[in-house]
Amino acid sequence: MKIVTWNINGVRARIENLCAWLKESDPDIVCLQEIKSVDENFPRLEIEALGYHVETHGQKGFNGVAILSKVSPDEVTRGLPGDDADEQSRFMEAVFSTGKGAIRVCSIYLPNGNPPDDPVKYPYKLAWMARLEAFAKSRLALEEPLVLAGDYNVIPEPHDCYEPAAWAGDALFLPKTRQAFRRIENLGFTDALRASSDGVPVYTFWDYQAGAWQKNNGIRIDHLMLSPEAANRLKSVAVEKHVRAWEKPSDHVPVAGYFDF
DNA sequence: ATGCCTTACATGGTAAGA
Repeated sequence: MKIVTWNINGVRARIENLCAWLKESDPDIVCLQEIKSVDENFPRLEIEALGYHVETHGQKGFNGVAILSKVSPDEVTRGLPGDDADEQSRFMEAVFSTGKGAIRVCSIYLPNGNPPDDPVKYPYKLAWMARLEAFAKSRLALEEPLVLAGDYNVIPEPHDCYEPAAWAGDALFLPKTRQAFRRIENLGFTDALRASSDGVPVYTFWDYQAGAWQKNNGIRIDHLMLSPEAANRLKSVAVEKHVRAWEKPSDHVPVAGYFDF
């Protein structure tokens, strides 16, 4: 089974790109982030025509997540628990049956948090990460295969960016951000790409500005975090970076995990 | 150099991204 996370940066602006990629990549489950669309305007017909079931959790203008799948999920829930007043659409969860039991998959769009001195944005990011940690801890107790897939807006380590000094004061790389990420990891999750990349720098995002793609000035912020039961079935991970060179690309590329399910 | 692009919303410049 192939499970992918991809920040699409506007699903309506990217629908031709997305359909071409679905045909080429042939994923079983796709977690999308930044769909930037309300559910009613999500281009579901084009995707359903390619044989995918579509579940969305959108909002007007920005944010928004979705899960596409060849097989219909048994259950879907929307919103990260822990703050009923949070109206930003950044989280959804789906459970699928496979020939080898159930698998649980979450599509995560973690807050950016910049600028860090903003009275709202960085505290919201850290609070959101604390909620994600609590959720992750509760789900681990189920002892099920679980994939927390998404754009974490976290650069975990210095070698996950082209120039650590340039990111020193950024909300994606601040010590508190990395610490909050490690707290989740240390509950017992495996960072799938790190576990399979032998320490070689691998990036998943290149800014549109300043020729970042051409200069390979990238960062690794899109992650597949695996419960032990999922990590034990991981076969390989691929960053489909060629997609970044397509016409009208997203600034993120798909990150795919291949599992023995 | 809080910009350099890009999307959405709206229909002209902002907000947001990372």
